[in-house]
Amino acid sequence: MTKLSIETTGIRLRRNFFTRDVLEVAPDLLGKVLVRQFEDGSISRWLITETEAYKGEEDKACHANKGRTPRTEVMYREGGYIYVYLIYGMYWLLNIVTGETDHPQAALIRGLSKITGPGRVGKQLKLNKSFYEEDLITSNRLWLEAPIVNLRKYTSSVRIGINYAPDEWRLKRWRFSLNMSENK
DNA sequence: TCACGGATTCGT
DNA sequence: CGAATCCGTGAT
Repeated sequence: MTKLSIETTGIRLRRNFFTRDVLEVAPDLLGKVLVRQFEDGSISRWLITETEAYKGEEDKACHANKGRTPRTEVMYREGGYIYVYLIYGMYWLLNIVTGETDHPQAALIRGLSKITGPGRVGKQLKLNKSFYEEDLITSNRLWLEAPIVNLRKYTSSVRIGINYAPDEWRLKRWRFSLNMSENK
């Protein structure tokens, strides 16, 4: 018997959840249950509390704005795959690829219940390069489940850490934060 | 082959 | 406010 601190239905999210546009999926990821099975077999669950949308080659803040490269290749796949990359030489940031094939886009997981900050998320989940292109639909070490109660109230704000992007993209309110108090 | 800098965090 | 720490990317 596993004692769960997060209430999950145990039902894994399927492909069609992820193949929608990132501007639909990113806020819809809020309140979903992220599950990690570690090497020793132990399983941890968290609620997703904060996400950001990165959409297309036109989005100057999205890594895919450089086109297809070894790093961005996975973003061109259909939704449901993992895009991880090392930032500042020390943090593996977790992204979930969304949309249809050849529409490069992804949702950055910026926060989970009890874990604030994308760098800390990768650290707690013990992510590394081997998670690049992991399939959330079939993976036995990382996947998403539908919660029993779907929390829906959230706030939109500008994305963090992309001051290099021109205003047109820098000012888009594509950061989505679960509003815990209004969801009680 | 080289230099640059980043979707961050932590300590001073 | 600056260091940590590494590799993808674009230029040479």
